[in-house]
Amino acid sequence: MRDLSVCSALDSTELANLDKIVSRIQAAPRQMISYQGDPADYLFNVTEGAVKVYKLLADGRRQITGFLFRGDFLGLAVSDQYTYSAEAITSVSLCRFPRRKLEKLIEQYPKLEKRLLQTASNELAAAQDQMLLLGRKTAEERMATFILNLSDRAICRGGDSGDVVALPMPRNDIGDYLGLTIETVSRSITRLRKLGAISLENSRTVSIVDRDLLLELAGLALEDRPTVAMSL
Amino acid sequence: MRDLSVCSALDSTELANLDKIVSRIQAAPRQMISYQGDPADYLFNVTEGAVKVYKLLADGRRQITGFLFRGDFLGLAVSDQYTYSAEAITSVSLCRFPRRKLEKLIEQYPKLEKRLLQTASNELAAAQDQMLLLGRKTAEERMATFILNLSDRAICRGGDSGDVVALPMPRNDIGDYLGLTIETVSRSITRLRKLGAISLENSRTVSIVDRDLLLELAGLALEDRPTVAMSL
DNA sequence: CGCTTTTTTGAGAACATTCAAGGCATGTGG
DNA sequence: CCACATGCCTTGAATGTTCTCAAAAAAGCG
Repeated sequence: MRDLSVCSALDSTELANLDKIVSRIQAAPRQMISYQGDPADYLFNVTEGAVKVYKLLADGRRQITGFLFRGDFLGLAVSDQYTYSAEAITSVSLCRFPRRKLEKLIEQYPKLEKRLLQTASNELAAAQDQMLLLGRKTAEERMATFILNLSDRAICRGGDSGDVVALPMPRNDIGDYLGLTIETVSRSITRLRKLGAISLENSRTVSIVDRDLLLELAGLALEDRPTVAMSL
Repeated sequence: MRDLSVCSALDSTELANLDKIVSRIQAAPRQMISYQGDPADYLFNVTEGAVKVYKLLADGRRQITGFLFRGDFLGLAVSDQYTYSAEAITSVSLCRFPRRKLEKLIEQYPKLEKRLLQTASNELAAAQDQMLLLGRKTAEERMATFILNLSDRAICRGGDSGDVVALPMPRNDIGDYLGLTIETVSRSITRLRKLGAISLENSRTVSIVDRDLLLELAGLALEDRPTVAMSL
């Protein structure tokens, strides 16, 4: 379960103070939000749209470390420089916090810090899941896991049943997130479709046809394993 | 730069209170420290030795998400169950904190929470680097990166120049950390050796012969790229 | 010293990548 | 309104890096 904002821990007075330092920002598709190596002067909260966060190697290879949607937080870091770049995928609305001022506010409101620690811990857990995916899962398992994750997060953000999953990002980005090429992503989707786990409304919309099968194909982690009722 | 303990933020009175809830624990090689799925009742600080943290898939595939050494912290989580297992590699000394009691102490000492947030942010940055490694680097680059990381962390813990790097873990564990098989790990080490970047004192001790070459072979991230003096 | 465990090396197989081409949308200009 | 360009996605064939299987060499340990 994802937190829907860092602000949700605060009361109205505290929110008013937070509001004083925040700017509302818009970004068009493909617009950069932050650059790897730039001074990390701001933190962000995604209010609407989809954002990709990525790291680059010197020769241009790219690893997307995360996709952010409504409610997701961006900017946790110790370094005074961004260690990643962030770019808008769709039209995006953001809350922007000046780092310095937010730090001062944190001094006053320990609840804010607690919230950030929760957020960081959540992201850490997600990062560890992603390491498992990147290090040990097959292409098909990666793709199945990805669709299930997007579905879960859509459910968390509220609304629908999560069986119709939007893929706002191009195949290229999915590949760079899952450690695959664009072609392998495409082929994996095709295989999941032929196996009857999903169907495609269009190239950017997946329907989950058989969630249990998809879970199976995602390569269950130990803790995800459904507990089987003991038969005596 | 890694923090050498969560306690380093506290004064002597606070440390005394921390000391009241802590137990000193020993673990022999291969001894389990925590199990994926068990109630997360404790957090740990490694005082001596080497620990591996890993996640399992239902079919037994394993991803080691981190190695912990002196000063490293274990147990950051939101879940009330461990989402990973931890096992001693060498003989290990640990400080063990009951989760409930530590949480109460955190209420009193915001500095502790700040420290944990720093730790979490550091781990998050490391996790993102590891995603880049697992998703986009070649076997040789992964191995070179791994040796350099171990060297850096040894330097941080103090002492030597970092040119002689101990590998307390077996090849098997290195493979499960780097997303490779044991054979590929071995072959990668051999290649790095033949290229003149490293030499082997014995199978568990690597010497860095040419650090610049090793950096080169590690596949530099954008931010790691040495700034070249402009020639006019 | 003989046993086990770990590490290295070799040969063949496999999964994902690379290279290449074709399909399918969307948008622009004639 | 159609022709054509462009970008994105899918599919095919060949290649390659890493994996699997196998065995030998080296190291640790009683």
